[in-house]
Amino acid sequence: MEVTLFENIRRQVFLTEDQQVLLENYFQPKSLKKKHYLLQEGEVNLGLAFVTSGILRSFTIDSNGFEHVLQFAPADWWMADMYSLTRQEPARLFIEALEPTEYLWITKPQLDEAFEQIPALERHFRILAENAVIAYQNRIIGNLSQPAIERYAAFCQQYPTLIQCLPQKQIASFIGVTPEFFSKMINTIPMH
Amino acid sequence: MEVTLFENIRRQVFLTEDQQVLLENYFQPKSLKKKHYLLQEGEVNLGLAFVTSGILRSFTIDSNGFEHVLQFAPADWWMADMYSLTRQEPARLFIEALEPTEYLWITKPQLDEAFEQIPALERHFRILAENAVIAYQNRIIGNLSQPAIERYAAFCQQYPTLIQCLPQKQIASFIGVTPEFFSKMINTIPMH
DNA sequence: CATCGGACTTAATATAGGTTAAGCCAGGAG
DNA sequence: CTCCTGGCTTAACCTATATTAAGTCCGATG
Repeated sequence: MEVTLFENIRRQVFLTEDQQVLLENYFQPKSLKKKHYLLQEGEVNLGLAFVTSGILRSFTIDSNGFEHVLQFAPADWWMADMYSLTRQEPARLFIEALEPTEYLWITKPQLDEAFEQIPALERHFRILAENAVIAYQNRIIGNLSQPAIERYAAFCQQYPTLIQCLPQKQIASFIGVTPEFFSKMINTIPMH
Repeated sequence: MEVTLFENIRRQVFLTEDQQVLLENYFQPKSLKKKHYLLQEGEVNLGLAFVTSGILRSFTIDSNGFEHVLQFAPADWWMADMYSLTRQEPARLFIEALEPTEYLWITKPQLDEAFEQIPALERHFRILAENAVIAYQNRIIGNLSQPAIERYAAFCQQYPTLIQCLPQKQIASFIGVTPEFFSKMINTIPMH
């Protein structure tokens, strides 16, 4: 198993050798080809993915057929449709590989069991969820208070490595503008 | 102590008598007059509030002096600047009482200690944080894909009791439009 | 009781960003 | 090698929402 999963967890909590062995058995390595789906709207999201290489993105398609990116998940990120995963209801999100992607997969029953057996894991996920709340709050504030160009600048600052491997239209969709406007915006010369 | 705190927690996890007594001692009842602040931008958010009556709201003020509401917290809701609370850094949010408000207060060190002593509490907050993530994701998707009138309809559906006690300008700020546009929008006749 | 400020409304005007449409270019599939 | 698809650009035009500015109403305050 890739070392990065434990690195991810150790950033927040301590795991004993025994707990690591236990946890390792819960996860199963999987992979996805580019443009293939980990989840489609309407399916139930049966587990949680930890990306070890490649990039996933989650998005919705609105009533007019337009996509809206909710999240990118490069290596070291977790990805799921949290609504569908926690409630075991049909997903509202699509999760798709933007690149060939490898990930570790844990099913919901296994995750629940792991929380019982490894309290430190529950703490890890509490902290991750709290951090996610903070990040989404920031994004909402940004969407409400900043023009597109500033949201783009904030995105560049926050995810400097992602800008280089994402096509523009994905970034446009994440910050909430059309590809056409995005193109105009970044080509409208802040000259030097 | 109000019974609603334990109701809130019991909705997710089981607490023994002993744990309830222990927990009860961590919380301290406090109150705020209308228009008074629980937290102002720049201060460090030293604890977490559980509202027992009244309404709190958290908001930012942007560089042009406009307010943007992040969250309302009526009775049975938790409220903090999560960024400031978890990192003990200066807050970016204001938290203000929209009505005379009573709440139970737990400081950050006490909360951390309570997590150590009561693992079920940690689970409760993991689940709360997950639910918050889901709610914020929905809000982001809505902001990206729906016009203001539909965001308002969604707000009415999700918080039917709040509509009746909030001034319009607060709702306008939450869904992300100016009070002027909000007024025009709801008075532009969907007649019957 | 008078006044003051704050919430709401209305309306004229302004603008960020969307829509439509067309063309260009590069890379993957055959 | 060629073709086609998808990503990017440009440009003309359009619309949802913002801005500015008055004016009304009402509840709080001196």
